Amino acid sequence: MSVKSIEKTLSTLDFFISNMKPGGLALKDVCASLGFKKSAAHHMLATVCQKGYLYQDLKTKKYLIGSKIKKMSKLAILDDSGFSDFAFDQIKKVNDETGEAVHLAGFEGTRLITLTMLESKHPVRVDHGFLNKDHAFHATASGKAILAHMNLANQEKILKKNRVKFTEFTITDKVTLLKELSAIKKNGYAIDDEEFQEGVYCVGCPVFNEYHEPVASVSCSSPKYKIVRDKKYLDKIKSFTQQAAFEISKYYKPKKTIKTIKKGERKYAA
Amino acid sequence: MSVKSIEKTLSTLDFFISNMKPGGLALKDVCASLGFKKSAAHHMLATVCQKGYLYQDLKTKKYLIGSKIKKMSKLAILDDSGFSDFAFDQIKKVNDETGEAVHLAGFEGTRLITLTMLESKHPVRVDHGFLNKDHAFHATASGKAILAHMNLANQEKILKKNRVKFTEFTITDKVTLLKELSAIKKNGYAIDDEEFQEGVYCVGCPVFNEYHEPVASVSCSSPKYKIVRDKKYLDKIKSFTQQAAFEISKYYKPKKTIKTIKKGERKYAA
DNA sequence: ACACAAGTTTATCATTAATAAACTTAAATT
DNA sequence: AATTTAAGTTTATTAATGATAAACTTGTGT
Repeated sequence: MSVKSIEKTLSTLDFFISNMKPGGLALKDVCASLGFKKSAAHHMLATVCQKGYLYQDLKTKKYLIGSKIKKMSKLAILDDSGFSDFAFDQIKKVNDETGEAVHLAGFEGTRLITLTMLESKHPVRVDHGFLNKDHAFHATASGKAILAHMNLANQEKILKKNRVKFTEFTITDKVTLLKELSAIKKNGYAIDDEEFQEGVYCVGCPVFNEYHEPVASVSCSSPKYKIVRDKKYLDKIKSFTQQAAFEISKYYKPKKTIKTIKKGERKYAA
Repeated sequence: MSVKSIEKTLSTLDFFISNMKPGGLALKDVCASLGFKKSAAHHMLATVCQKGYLYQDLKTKKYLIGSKIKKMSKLAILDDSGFSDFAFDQIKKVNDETGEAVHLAGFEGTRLITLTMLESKHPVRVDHGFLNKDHAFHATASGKAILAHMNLANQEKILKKNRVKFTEFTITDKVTLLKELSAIKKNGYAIDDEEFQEGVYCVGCPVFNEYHEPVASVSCSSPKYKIVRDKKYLDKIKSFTQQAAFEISKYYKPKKTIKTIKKGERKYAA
């Protein structure tokens, strides 16, 4: 069950983050875009303003991003930007060598998250901007690369929430997926053959922490026709991706004594 | 009127931002701290997670700050951090010369916001950490310095929402306040004589934008006994504060043609 | 000065969110 | 390994709350 008024409110905050204009957003703009009645939207926004997440310009009455949100960021960002920073050079290398789009993905609960991405440098390219992979754990090379190395309990939880059919090639059958994951674990890399976007082929490799738990993945996307045309091209992509993931795993330096670590207290436990 | 479920949700986000622990926060911790029933809190948190503002660790079930919040920050921060950066050196100078706590304040709607602060260097000091001045527009030197230079319409709006009696010296009578503001405007600086915190005396000076609208203020706080003991001390504080506010106003370079600017389209309009 | 558009407030009603109790899962203790 | 306890999750019910519509206010443009 979900609480509708909260959903609406957070969707509204999303809208502000993505659609902010210099002078702020008017009540009617919010209503028009999100389909709210003006009195309801007004009550909602008044509450959000009261909490300091937004505020209203005294003269224009337009709504602007409040200090709460700005402060949130500072506190929230600091904790794990270290990893993305560490990984950047490796991601960059894959991007430079292949010219293709490269993604660094992580996850939060059952959700796949894009941490960093570099766009393709080729004239003909998959232009997916900051495409949302939140619910594509099962349908992307980055997602499957991570998923394959998780324990069954977590695989089950994730697959339970991620089974959307994105293209005609998306694998949605659980048994087939689990077999696929088993193969991926053996191979050390995952393939997405048009399972998330038509015409797009990806290779993904897992990044492990010091306990050998999968915590992230590097993936490289190419238009499929290039893969079909030239067999060697896939090998090239695969090797750079694999190498990057391997190097990034070094961020998590192995501990000397494994046995003293308590369950549930691991830094990046899945 | 305010929407209660939204209030609770945003208070919960506040709580996460301020009280985050390494492994995340458990449902029971949230309930214990905020006084929620566990089933209600669960429904709420499930919704918040669904929107990606928080997420639940798969193994420990504890709640952590989600990527949405992290991304928010990046987008929201960029727009006006320039001003605080520009002002920093001036604030620092006041802090160095007086050794007292110095604040740079701005506002959002009817709310007074602390943008930057530097702590006192004296052994006996007012230690107010990151004290919340949100509703102290009428009771602080920083607030009154800004308020004094606003037009009557905005003064009215702000005073309507800010009349809390913080100490026995807080001025809450509207007529008295308006007189006080008028004097402040003439003097060019505002005094807070234990109106917000007992024993604390502050001087505040306004920062103006290119249209000579008040957009911020610099304030310097001292234990009152120092001011009483040594008359010259106040003059010293006053002159450094005034100078800093004057210099910071230069951030807003004057435009050549004032008459072409449309109403309501000003960059930092109040 | 007037009309219009946008925002705000109010009181009412139907929906929704809070509740409590039952259930599940997992960890701790014997 | 079995039992106990604690935490989290789900469900059905009830009472409170949020959505609504209509009246009102404010301010802008003609």
